[in-house]
Amino acid sequence: MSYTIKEVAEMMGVKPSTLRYYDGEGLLPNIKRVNGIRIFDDKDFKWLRILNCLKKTNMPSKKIKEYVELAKLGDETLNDRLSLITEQKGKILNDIKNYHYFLKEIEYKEWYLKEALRLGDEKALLDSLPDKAGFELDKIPETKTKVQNGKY
Amino acid sequence: MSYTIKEVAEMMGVKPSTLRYYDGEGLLPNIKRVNGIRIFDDKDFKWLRILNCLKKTNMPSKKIKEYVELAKLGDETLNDRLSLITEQKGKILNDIKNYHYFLKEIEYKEWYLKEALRLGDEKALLDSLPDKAGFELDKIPETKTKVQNGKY
DNA sequence: ATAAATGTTAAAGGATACTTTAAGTCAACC
DNA sequence: GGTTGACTTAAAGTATCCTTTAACATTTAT
Repeated sequence: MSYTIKEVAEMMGVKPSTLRYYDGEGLLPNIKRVNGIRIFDDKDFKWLRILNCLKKTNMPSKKIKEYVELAKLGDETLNDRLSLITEQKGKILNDIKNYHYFLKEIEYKEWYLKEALRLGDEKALLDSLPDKAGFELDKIPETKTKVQNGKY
Repeated sequence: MSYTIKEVAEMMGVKPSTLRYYDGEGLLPNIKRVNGIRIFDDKDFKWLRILNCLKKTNMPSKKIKEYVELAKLGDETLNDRLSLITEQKGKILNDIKNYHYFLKEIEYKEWYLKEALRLGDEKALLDSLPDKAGFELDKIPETKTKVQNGKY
């Protein structure tokens, strides 16, 4: 099967203009054209899947392009491509870890606000809490990345 | 205890200029000043923790400012503040879910590249694989957010 | 007490990732 | 065969989030 840019965009949850932008950035190698119009086929989808995944986990366009260029060079670059993917996997794992930490913090805040509501005012809650409810800034973990979602 | 902007920036893993920027955006309410110089104390840290958390999970500055403005109004806004936090928790949960999905995809790609390396070339691998190794674009989940890490 | 380090603001600059606009082409329908 | 709708490009515009610069004040160290 083959698809228009609009159909593909819908499937990926992005705008057609986004796909054109990706193409312009060199992130969509070897898209067939008929009369200048892009035609996506099943083989393109394999790459769109992984592209989407890299995009949504915030691999910069620049790095994705690196990957694309390597892939174009063929089997000699399998190792380098693997490195890029493994690195990205590490970032994802790290992001997930961080997210769990952030989630806990937010859940504490949520609990805190609910308690304040139950007691009627925040001051009452503060008075009822031990001096430090287990949260100190210097226990804060380490991160480095960004994460991006949207449709995927 | 009290701290300079530089010390706080280091603790949070951001630059002093970032904190000044946050301040300018109205994200740092009620910071004490001595001769114009910002002095952060333990009470500020409570907010910096949650601010950091909201920032790193990509709550837009605009929305964080909303929260700040609500907090300034006192106990009458506890409910609205709770809504904002609960909404953010939902986004974090969603992001985590998405990340697990992305992780699987990337791990498949990693396996794929390793296999291709083992076999010597990609074509050999493709020939050895069933037609569709369980990955179809139309199974792709749903997202809407961004995630941000860094130090937290 | 003077030099170096650190602080301040306002404004401009940079990075990244799209999105929109304008002008135009092409296939399809009435 | 003309209008509609989807496609095209190039270029400018938008959004978001800082970062850098310049010019100046204050604090700290020698």
